[in-house]
Amino acid sequence: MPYRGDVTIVAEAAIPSRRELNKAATREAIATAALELLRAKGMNGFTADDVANAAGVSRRTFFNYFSSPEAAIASFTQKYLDTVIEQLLLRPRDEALLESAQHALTAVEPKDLATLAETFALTQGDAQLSRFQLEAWDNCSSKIITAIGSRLGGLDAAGAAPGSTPLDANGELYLHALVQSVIACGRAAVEVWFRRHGEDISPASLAQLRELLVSAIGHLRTGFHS
Amino acid sequence: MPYRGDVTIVAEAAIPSRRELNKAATREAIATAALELLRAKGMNGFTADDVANAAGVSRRTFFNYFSSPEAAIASFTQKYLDTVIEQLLLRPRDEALLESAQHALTAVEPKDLATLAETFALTQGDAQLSRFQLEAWDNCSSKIITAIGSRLGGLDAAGAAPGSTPLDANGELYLHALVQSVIACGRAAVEVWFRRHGEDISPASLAQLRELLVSAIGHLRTGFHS
DNA sequence: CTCACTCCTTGCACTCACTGCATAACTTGC
DNA sequence: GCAAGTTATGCAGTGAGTGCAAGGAGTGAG
Repeated sequence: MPYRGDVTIVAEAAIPSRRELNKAATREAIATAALELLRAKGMNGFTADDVANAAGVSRRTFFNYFSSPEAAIASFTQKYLDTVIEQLLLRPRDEALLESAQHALTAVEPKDLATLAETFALTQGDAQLSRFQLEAWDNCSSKIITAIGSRLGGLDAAGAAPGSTPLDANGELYLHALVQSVIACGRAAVEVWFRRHGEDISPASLAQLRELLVSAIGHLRTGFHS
Repeated sequence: MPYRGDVTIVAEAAIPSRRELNKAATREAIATAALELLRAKGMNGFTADDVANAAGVSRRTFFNYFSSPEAAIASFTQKYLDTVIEQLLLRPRDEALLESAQHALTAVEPKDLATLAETFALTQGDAQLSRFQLEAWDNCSSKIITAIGSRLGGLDAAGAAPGSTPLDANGELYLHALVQSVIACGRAAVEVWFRRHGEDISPASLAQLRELLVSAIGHLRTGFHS
């Protein structure tokens, strides 16, 4: 195994420096430590101090990475949703958004889906934790909207329009309503899944979750006519 | 003006006792005090102590009513959404849900819509406050789902089914996806409105907000086909 | 009216989340 | 290996949020 030091290859996504690696590592350590404490003692069963100790960093460092213990937990949901966004942006541009969403939601590692499901289950019962989860889903909406918005027409966020025609009010509403509905259906699927399967994280159960996700978006595609 | 003391009439909604009136009054006082402080100094510009003093109660009493200053602010959004739910449940049962939603969203006092808009505007920029707003919208989803769920078929929440057939997994997903999408479209409308009109709470601006609300739900009705 | 009862308010004390600042440890480019 | 920039940590301070026990106001029966 030659060249163990600074690895050269992998041209993708820029070479992470040691600093960046360290930061990512401690961030990871803190988040997983928080998750394990949550598993073991439930929220309110541990403090920010405990998380810091378990992760092998000082309390102050903990707060350099996360604004609260809840934020550390919610980072897993964030991460899952970020990978979904990645997948979404990889889809062909001319594909219908709802179809892209169906593909993106299911094109993630089973492991990531599992932690999404688990954190969702563990989240039930703690108000503040739930709020952070909601925030994660909402952030996802915003990111997608900005991405799609800048893709077609002027920048969606306040900023100079580069070339094409900026979105009019109707188009903007359409985009926002569509994306937020997609996210809403995603959450609905997870919710229904949890009601049915509780804390069961088995592959079979996760397969059901996938199915629910697809089928929730499917309802959006075919429309609601009750 | 005879009988100024204990008024007898108004058979609707039970006679509120003096205790209940007092509680409602202090709750109201605290909430409005919080809102005024928010208007004047922005979030982070005041403490729970300040709110309590402004409302003429002790700090401890403040926390008897709200778990945090943010919760006090979010109570306005809660209230607005609760009246929407009321309106929604007043609609004929055989009406399509999406149509009911359009009516319910616009059948509220202009004043309430104004405070919804204002608190939304004031909320921008504070993370914790935003989370509480999200929670309010999400609570609204849950309430509607439970209401509709118990209306058709067995209780949606875990509980004994009274008479009719309980919802199967598909029906449950359908219901959740639909309701959460409606709420999502509501939020989307407010968001787009805010982007266009900023802090403008004039009647004309609010009329536009109403229009956006209806038209967002309209998108759900006609379906998304981009 | 008044006495007992219940619920609400308040002050006190305590834990812990979160932040600014100053200092030590570490990375990086030279 | 040295100077510069970053990150980790310790310290101290503010303020959120809670349990507890004492005082006060609304309630109901006699």
